[in-house]
Amino acid sequence: MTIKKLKPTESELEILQILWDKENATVREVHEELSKNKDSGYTTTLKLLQIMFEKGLVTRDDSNKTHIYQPAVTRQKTQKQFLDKMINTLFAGSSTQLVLQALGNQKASKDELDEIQKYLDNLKK
Amino acid sequence: MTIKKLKPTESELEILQILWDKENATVREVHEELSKNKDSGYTTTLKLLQIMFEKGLVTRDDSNKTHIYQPAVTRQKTQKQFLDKMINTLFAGSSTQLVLQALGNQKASKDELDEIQKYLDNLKK
DNA sequence: GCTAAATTACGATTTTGATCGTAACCACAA
DNA sequence: TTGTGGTTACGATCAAAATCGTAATTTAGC
Repeated sequence: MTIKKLKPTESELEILQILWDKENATVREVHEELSKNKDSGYTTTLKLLQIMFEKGLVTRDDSNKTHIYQPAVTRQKTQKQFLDKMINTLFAGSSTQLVLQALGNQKASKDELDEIQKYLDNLKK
Repeated sequence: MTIKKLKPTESELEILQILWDKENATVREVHEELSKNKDSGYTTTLKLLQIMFEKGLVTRDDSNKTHIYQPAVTRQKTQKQFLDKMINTLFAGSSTQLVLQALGNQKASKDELDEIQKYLDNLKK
C-alpha cells in the first residue's frame, strides 16, 4: 500500500474543487466552470485532467466517447495534507497559531463561533 | 502604493522563515540553516536571496562585502495571504471549516485550547 | 457508408522555479 | 606582490507545470 504523496498543483486543486462539488463531470463541464475564473483553452483542461488521471488524482469512466471524471482523493484528506504543510512551513509547527490567525483574519458569524466553541469544549472533554 | 501581490514560492518561504526567526542574516547563515533540512549548494541559496531581493521580499545591507538580508514582508501578512488563499481554494471560502479541520487534525495541548477558548470568548463579546 | 461536430490523444512550446558552475571581486596575510 | 578563502554576480541548465495546436477518433445524422 504505497501511499502516494502526490501533492496536487494549484491548477489541479481548482479542478478538484469543481469535481468535489459536482461529484463528477465531463471535461467540458469542468472547462466551463474553470472559464469563469480564468481563460485557458479547452485542450488545456483536457490535458490537465489526463495528467491527473495518470497521477491517480481522479478516476474516469471512458466507456462512452465522452469521458466522465471523478475525484479519487477526498476533500478532507487533501485539506489535511495542505493544512499540515502550511502549519509546518508558515506557522512553525503550531496549529494553534494557525487557528488564532484564521479566527482573527476572517469574520465569522455568531453561529460559526458557537460551532467552534462547541467543538472546543468537546476536545477539552 | 500598490503593494505587489507577490506570492513567495515554497523555497522562498523556507528562507523567509529563517529570516523571521533571526531578524536578519547573511547568505551563509541562511544557507547553514537551510542545510539542516535539504542539501543544495551555497550559490543556490545566494541566488534565491538575490531573486527575493529583486522581488522585494527582502531588503539587504550591502555596505559591507558580506551582505546582510532582512525580511521585507511580515510573517503575519504572509500568513494571512496564504490562509486566505487556502480558505478560498480548499475550504470553499469558509474559514470556520478550516479552523475545525485544523483543530481536528492536530493535537493541541490543554493550554493551547484554553488560549483559543479565551480568544473565542473575546471575539463573541 | 459518408460527413460534420465534438472529443480525445499527443507532441511541442512556453513559463517559472530551482539548481549549479564559473568568473569576478575583495580583504587580508605571508 | 601574490595567493588564499570567502563572497557576490551572472549565465546556463534542469525540471516541473501550464498551455496550446493539430491529428486521430468517435458518434450521430443524413
